[in-house]
This record gives sequence, structure tokens and C-alpha cells, in this order.
Amino acid sequence: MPVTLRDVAVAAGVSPATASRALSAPDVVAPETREAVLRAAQALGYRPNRAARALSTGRSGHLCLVVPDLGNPFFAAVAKAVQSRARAAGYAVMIADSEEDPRLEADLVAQLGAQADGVLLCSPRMSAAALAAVAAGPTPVLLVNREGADLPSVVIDDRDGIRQTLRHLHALGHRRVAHVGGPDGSWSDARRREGLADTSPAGLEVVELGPHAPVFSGGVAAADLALAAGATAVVAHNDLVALGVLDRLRARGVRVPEDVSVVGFDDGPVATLVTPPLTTVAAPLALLGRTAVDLLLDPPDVTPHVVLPVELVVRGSSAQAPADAAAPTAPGT
Amino acid sequence: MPVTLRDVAVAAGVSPATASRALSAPDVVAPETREAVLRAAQALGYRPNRAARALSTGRSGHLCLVVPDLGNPFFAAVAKAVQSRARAAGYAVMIADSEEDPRLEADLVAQLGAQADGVLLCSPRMSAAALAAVAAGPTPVLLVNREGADLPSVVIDDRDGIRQTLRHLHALGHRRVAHVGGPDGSWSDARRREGLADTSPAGLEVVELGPHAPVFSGGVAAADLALAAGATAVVAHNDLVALGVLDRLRARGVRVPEDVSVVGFDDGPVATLVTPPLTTVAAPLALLGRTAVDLLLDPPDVTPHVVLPVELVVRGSSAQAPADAAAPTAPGT
DNA sequence: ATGAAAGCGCTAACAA
DNA sequence: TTGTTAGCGCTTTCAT
Repeated sequence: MPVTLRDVAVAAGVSPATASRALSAPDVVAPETREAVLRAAQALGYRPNRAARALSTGRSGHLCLVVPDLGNPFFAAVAKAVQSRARAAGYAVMIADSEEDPRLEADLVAQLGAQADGVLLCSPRMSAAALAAVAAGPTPVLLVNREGADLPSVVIDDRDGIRQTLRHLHALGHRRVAHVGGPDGSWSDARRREGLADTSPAGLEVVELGPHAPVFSGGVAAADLALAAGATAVVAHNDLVALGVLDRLRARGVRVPEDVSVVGFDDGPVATLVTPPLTTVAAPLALLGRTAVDLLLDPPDVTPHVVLPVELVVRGSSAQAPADAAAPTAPGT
Repeated sequence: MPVTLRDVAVAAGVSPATASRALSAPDVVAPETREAVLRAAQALGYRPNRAARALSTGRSGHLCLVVPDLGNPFFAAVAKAVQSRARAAGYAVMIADSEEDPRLEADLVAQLGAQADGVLLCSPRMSAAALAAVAAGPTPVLLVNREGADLPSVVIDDRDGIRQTLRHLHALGHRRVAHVGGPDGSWSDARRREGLADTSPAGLEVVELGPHAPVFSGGVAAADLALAAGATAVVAHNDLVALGVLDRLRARGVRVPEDVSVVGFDDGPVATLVTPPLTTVAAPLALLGRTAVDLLLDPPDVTPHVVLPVELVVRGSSAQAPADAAAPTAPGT
């Protein structure tokens, strides 16, 4: 009983074909005809049947977004931006949460991807082989915040984030910092480690910790290790981890930033939820989502590998290294 | 070039109709036939075309979830549960973020709802009229965390959450508490206020504050008001607001919980991200999402109005009222 | 510029 | 139990 295009056509006194054209290719139809059709459609409250259109055109008008964890503010922010941009472009977004399971992610892409015109895949940990399989599928796939299998991708500049962080800490007199690594196999974690190795200022020693889960509890666990390692600053895999570090340090009576500095990553909504507010690398999450949608919807001629710039936001959780630790070789001064 | 049901039928030596039945109504077809079809489908890598099925059956296999803000951990948690349950039931979830705009919500339901078999609507602030319009649409709608327009609904027990909170604070000796109200027109906020009026223990005075935005900054603003009102405890609209209160109190040198107690609502992931961890009313977010999906997919005979129980989780942000404030009428003791 | 007709892939009567 | 047939609502050649 819903009103079909045929009904509109009859009401407007034209053929279904003309009605169709009037709605989807307005400039190929006579102005008055178009008017009549539009008016009829309006009057009858016509709503095109997307399934029928999809069947006919082969395009569903759906985009599919696969994320490891919707509860993670990083992905929630990306999802929000993706959804918003996609809707502006006339697409609906199907969302799939893989619960951090890379195998499930591959399934989801296959299943949901078949019903969509494109897939945005956030899969920090999917194996290269699985990625290649995904790339071989019929639906265009764009990687968000990782690269691989020669698929188009949009990532943030992890390496530069680390560089900025290390320079900041070095400038503050820190000489021994702990890096709380992300989960095993994480693509961005690997980029960060490269940055750690390449960009560390002379005289700055980096202690590698991890792998750790990219959540609060991971940070809690890492804090003790960082302390034991004698670090005066902790660089966390993301903001959630940084909050865990903060919490554990406080519980142990270590003051932040007086005794130890803590730096997060992402500058998600949680970064300013705590005291002291987090010094963190701001990743343009909304831009990440928007760019991903744009690139997926009209791909440039050459496979894009976009790297988005990041910026260190200095807040209250980082400060000058404590005097007695600035020269760790002479702790007794 | 994708393989169609017809291809499978040919390969299996049966008619398309039989192939269709073998796949979707396995028990109405001869075992051997079914075997043959299944084998052929497997061999060819057949994937049913959902759009074609949707067109033919009138069911899309999609559910639509409309939320005001995906970035809000409350809705992210619900979305996650919804997505998971829906997938288990063979449905894909289209998600829409209304950016806290009730008008947009109505549009989204109309647009996306038409392409879905059902809509889960989280709309704390949509007007009754808009709700009625939504209810009149062709697609089944279920309300999440609000009631109205005689639509099926699943809500949490706001009233009881408030009751438990007030009893808790009263037992701790608080005699004057501030309630940080949610945004104007919020359905659950109205329920909370009812609870405030009905269930307040004798001798407990409640100061109503608000409306406030249901986010961190709302709490920051409210904290000053609560202090000015002479409250020894603050009951926040949700955890995010509570964190804002916490932060502002700390900034003003007020100790939590020694000087002032703070209680949140929802027990979302952020509740334990801070020190002291938040005393808060635990809402069963995952259960909320799951129940909503179940009720939408097979509705009981009578329109369901499910109320989910809540439980006060006492953590570090609430404690005994300060001695000199326990008897506010005699501040000089 | 418009209409007629075919077909997208699948399902569901209705027959056999 | 299986095959035949028609059709879901829309788009898109191909004519006119």
C-alpha cells in the first residue's frame, strides 16, 4: 500500500519512465513535466523504494563501517563523523562491531560488504593475508588508520605524533621515558615504534613496555612497570591507557605531573575528563572519518594513501622533569 | 558477474524455485535435493542478493538505530549491544546520529525507517507530537529509554535509581543535596524529578539545578551552583556530568568525597576512569540494547513497556557528610 | 522529450 | 516434492 513510482506517474499523467527521470535526472525532462511529477510525488508522499532501486542499479546506497569496538571513544568519534558525512552524501551507514576479533572482522566485511557500495574498515590488527582476501572481494574497501594490501587508506601521522611527544618531553628535561605499547599486532603501534626508534632526540632513553590492551586497565598495569623502569615520563598508546596510568600513579602516591609526566594519544573526549587534563597527541578524528567517506565515494585515479597531520596538545599532565631525575646517573645530588 | 541463485539451480539441476527453497526452507525439500543445492551453492560461492530478496519479500533484513550522540558512552554502549544482538538474529544495523536534534531524529526515522524492518529510537527529547507522527509510520518503532505515543518501549528505572541514591546519601548523613538536571525536555529527566519528589527520605532537602547539557561541561557549570546552594552532595544527570562536577570541585579546592559527595548515573565506562571512582547508578546498558532488539523482532501480543532494574554502585565519590554540615541549621557547632 | 518494454535476483502462489 | 509463472518497484535501453 505504500505509494510507488507508478502511482506518481499516473497522478502526473506521465509514464513511469518519465517519472523516474524527473526524479533522478531532472535536467533530461521538460521543466513543466518535472514540475508535475515533483508535485504529484510531494502530494502523494512518495518515498522511493531503495531495495527496488538497488536491485535495478546494483547500488544499495549503503556504506558499511567495521570497527573493533564502538565503546572505544576513538572509534565512536570516527563512526560519528562517517555517519554524518555519509548521510550528507545520501548514503546510509551499516555499522559492525567486531569485538576486537580480527577474524570476525573479515567475515563482517564479506557479509555486510556484499550489501553495501563500499566498506570502511578499521582493523588495526587484521593479518596481511586476511587483508589481501578482503581486498580481493567485489566491494571497494578503504582502510581507516592502517595501511596494507595496497588498499586505499587514511591514517593519522603516528610517527610524527611520537616525534612531537618525545621532543616535548626532552625539552622538559626528561631523559628516560617509558612507552606503553598497544596490543600485539597493532598496525599503528608498529608505526609508533618506528617513530620511537627514528625520532628520539639525542640523550633521551626510551623504555619499551607492552604489549598492553588499549584500554584503561592496560594503563593501570603499565604504570607499575614504568615506575619500576625509573621513567620520569610515560607515553601511552592512547588516552584511555593514559588515564589508567594516571589513576595507578595517583593510587601509588606518585604526583602527576610533578613526579611523572603522562602523555596520551588521540585527544578523544576523555582527555579533558580528568585532572590534570591530559597532554596528548590530537588526532583529527572527525576529519579521518570524513576523508575516509569522501575517498571511498569518489576514489582518485591513483590509490590514495592519505596521512593526516597530528598536533601535540599540551595540557596539565606533562611538566618539567623532577630535578633529581634530570640527571639519572647522579641520583644522589 | 556475481553468481545468482539461477546459477546454483542450474548447477544443481533443479529449478530456481527449488534452489530458493533449499536455502530458505530446508525442510520442505527432499534431503538429496537440498544436499545438491547446498553443495552447488558452496562450490560456486553463492551469496544471496539481499536487495532482490528485500524487494521480493518486503523485508530488508535491516534494523535502524537512531541515537542523539554516538560519542556519548551511554549510547555507544547501547549501540554496541544492539548491533551484536541484531547480527546474531541475522539483521544488519543502520545507525544514525541525530546530533541531539529532535527534528532531525524524526526525519531519520522516516528516511531510514523506510529501508528497515524496524527502528530503535533513542530520543529523550522528541516532542509527543513528533513521536505520534513516528508511530503512525509504516515501520515498527521501539522506544529506547523513554516512553510515549503508546509505542513499545524499554526503559531503565530512573525513579528507583533516584530513590536508591537519595537513601544512600541520607544514610550517610547528607541533609541537603543538589540535583543536576538534564537537558530541557528530557524524558528521563522528568522521571528523575518525579523520583526526587516522591522518594526523598524525610529530612532530606533537594535543590533542583538545571537544565544542564548532559555532558562534562554541564557538570562544570552545575558544580558552582551546587556549592552556592550549600549542598553536601550532588546527584548528576549522568556520569559525564558527574565528572564535570568532580573536576570543577577539585579545581575549587573542594575535596570529594570528604567535603562533598558526588553520584553519577549510568555506570558507563567512564565511571571508573577517574579518582575517586564514581558512585553511580548502574543502568544495564547492554541488556537495554538486547531487550530492545528482541522486543522489536518478535513483539509480544500486548505492547511491551519494559522497565529494567538499576542498582546503585557505591564507589569512592560518596561518603559521610561533613560533620558541620550534617545539621545545617547549626553550622557553628 | 517521452513511452514501451525488458529485466535486475529473488520469492511465492499455484499447478502438476 | 518440484516446476512454472508472475511479479516486487525501479531504471534503462531502444524507439518514437
